[in-house]
Amino acid sequence: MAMDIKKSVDKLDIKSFQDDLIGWFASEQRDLPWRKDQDPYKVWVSEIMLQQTRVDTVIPYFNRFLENFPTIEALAHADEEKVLKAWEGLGYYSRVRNLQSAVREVHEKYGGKVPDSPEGISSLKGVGPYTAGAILSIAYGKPEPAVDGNVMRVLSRILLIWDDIAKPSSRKIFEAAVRELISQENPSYFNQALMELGALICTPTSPSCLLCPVREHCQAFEEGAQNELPVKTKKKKQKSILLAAGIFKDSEGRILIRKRPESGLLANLWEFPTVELSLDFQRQRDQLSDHFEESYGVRPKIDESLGEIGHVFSHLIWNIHVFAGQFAGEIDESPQLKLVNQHEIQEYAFPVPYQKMLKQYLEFTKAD
DNA sequence: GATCCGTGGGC
DNA sequence: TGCCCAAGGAT
Repeated sequence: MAMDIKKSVDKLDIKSFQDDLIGWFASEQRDLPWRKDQDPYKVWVSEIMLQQTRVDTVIPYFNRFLENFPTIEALAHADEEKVLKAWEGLGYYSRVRNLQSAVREVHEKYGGKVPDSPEGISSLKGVGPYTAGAILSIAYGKPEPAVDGNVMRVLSRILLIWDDIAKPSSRKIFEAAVRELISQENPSYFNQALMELGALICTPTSPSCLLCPVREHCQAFEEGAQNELPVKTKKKKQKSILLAAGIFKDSEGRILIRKRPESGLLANLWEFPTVELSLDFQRQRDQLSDHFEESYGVRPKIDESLGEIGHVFSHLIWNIHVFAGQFAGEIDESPQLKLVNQHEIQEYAFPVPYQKMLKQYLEFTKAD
């Protein structure tokens, strides 16, 4: 452990800190659906869903997911399309693909029991240092660190740690700190309490220090530095991309949809035929028709422009011009290419920008 | 270590 | 509006 951190830890009355923190959590914790028991599977699902995702967003997804896939066995045997559909709109879709892959491994190699060792749990797809520690401590009561953004923010203030928490290397400093501070009697509550405190009291901006159960242990509060911590460098701006997408019907009124590649952005989700537009070529309809014809051997007729849709990703901005049209002739369906009617289309998982497009299209056709 | 990978909400 | 975020992990 780094010397400067050690000095801060030595200033803490660790036992008193643990008691105040855990006591607060015991009485003030939120009633959340994944806190009803310590089923390792439910803890696991909740932790994956909660990665970079707000609690309020996760709650309905968690409840629905557990209704559809209540056990390891159920998820292991579930149809991938249905699993992806259950994740639709949650984002970071590789999470659910990794989750099902890992669940199948647990089902086959571990007899359906989630591993309870750091090595076993960490070897599973999609389970990194945070999630491993969270499952081990919450489901199995093991004294392992579970360092997320909350924990780094809270401890940077408690211990006056000035390292940049945006740097991956900083996480090790906080893990070392947690190993010094964690309650051996109740590591589950200790870890959850740090995160709950970060979510409810020790917030990124304007922390509620006057309500804080560990205020008297906080070195940032003592120095009046709570608003200067944590140190976090900002990320750079996203790049913009211009796209054209088309909702095309065949002579029977079925819409052509296609599956996105199995890696990369929005992997394995469905979309309407889409092409990236070159900036020096303004004939968007022609570029879209060319793309469609090159891909499927049939030239579509574009009837309407449905306007523009903007969508902001973490690292990318899409501006999509949306068109509607039709095509004559046969296109062979495949696992990656489907012709679906408006009823069937609800069975397929679409990213949010394509959901918006479909909504616009249905409103447009209804007005006809 | 830097980049990729979603989404919706808050200010 | 634009930026920051929210219980990270894979490459």
